[in-house]
Amino acid sequence: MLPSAIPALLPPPSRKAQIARTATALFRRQGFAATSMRELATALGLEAGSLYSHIKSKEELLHGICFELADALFAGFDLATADASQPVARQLRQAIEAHVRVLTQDVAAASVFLHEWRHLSEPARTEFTALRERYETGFRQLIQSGLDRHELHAPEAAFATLTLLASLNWLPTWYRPDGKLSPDEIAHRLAEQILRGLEGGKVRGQELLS
Amino acid sequence: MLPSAIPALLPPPSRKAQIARTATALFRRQGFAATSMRELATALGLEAGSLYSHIKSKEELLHGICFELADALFAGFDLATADASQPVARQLRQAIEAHVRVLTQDVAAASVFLHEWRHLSEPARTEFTALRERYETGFRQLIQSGLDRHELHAPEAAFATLTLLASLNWLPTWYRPDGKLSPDEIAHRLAEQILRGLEGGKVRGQELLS
DNA sequence: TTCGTTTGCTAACGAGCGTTAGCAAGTGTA
DNA sequence: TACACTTGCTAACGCTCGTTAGCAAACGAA
Repeated sequence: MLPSAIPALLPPPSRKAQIARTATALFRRQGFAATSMRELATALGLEAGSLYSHIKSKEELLHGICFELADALFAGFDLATADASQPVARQLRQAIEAHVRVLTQDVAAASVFLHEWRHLSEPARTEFTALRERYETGFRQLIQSGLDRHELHAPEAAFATLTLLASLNWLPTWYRPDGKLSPDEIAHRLAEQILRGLEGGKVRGQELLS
Repeated sequence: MLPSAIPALLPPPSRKAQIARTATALFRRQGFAATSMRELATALGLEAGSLYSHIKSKEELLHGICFELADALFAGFDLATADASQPVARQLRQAIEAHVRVLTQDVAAASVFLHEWRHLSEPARTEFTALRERYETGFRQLIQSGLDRHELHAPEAAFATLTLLASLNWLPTWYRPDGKLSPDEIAHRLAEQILRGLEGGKVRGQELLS
């Protein structure tokens, strides 16, 4: 009676949500194309045909995973950059932390989002890549504004953006929820390391050994 | 007669090599599981069955791509770190540049190497992950030795290694051979940026805005 | 000329794929 | 009691999959 005393606050996930969660885990481990509906059904203790009482198609599952995560990422970014009068470094730090928070909150969904979107069929696929483009542009413009205001330093906003997103998006490949670093610690360290590179003073030339 | 005057130096690629090259491109674009042998055959102007005069199986193709690229990466790393008496920063720079060189030399193979290895079946899959682990350990130990000698500065070698490889391995997602940055320029900038983070002086604490 | 190698075809195999139709049991609501 | 909704089953559909067997043309080396 203890944990079940709050069913109104945490309603049991609908069957459809359970299917989506299991599908996410399988898509992550094996990829979308290599995961069969019969496999998914078995993992849920069902027969393959039964799935179609709850979902329209296999692709609907992928669609939901990809676009829900995109929404979460945009929400985090928009919140982090809502006050454009803040120092760019602060906005950027918050955007980085928000991004890490979304990725670590559901690593499986994040992995699918990052790697399996190519199996969307048109027009969803084009729509998705446009979203990704827009998200990346948000970061690039933020960094560019930091360069314009001389609050950040880098040879080029585009290149800095790519390596920034690289550091963040590689996270799902190694992050383990039971690892020794908490999501917040990871977010903090990543932000620290990235900002050190962008804030650390004038761009240096060729002083390092080559 | 002009370009064909050096056939002995650049022998025409064997049919098997042509198949491998085409397969790499398809595996990259669509993924291993979503690429059919009939599709591959068509791309080569063949019938599906004809492929098996040259290869043993579909997986043999994936195996070749993954392990050949692993070999190339190890060769580059070993060469870069052959002289342990060199400054760590210099070894690290060379290792980074070698890594970038391998990835950019065949982006398609690099993408497959990074994402499709999970479709290897045992025991190749376990063998492959062991190789990846070993490669990563090489970088980690190099960075650790830099910390020990106080030539590099970071809160932790493991974390620095992950973000380093993140920056490098995200490259195949955005690199285009016809882009405005040459492979060498990319390698240089990446090395510069990463080393700036690791060489830039004492580890800073909480001075940045939070 | 003969022989082995390379290269490619057609036809087919057993298996698995996503999906649908039709049916039925259980559950909460009116 | 009656109705609607959720949930799940069985059986099957048309299709594609990786792979194999058997045959044949082309070609360089002996």
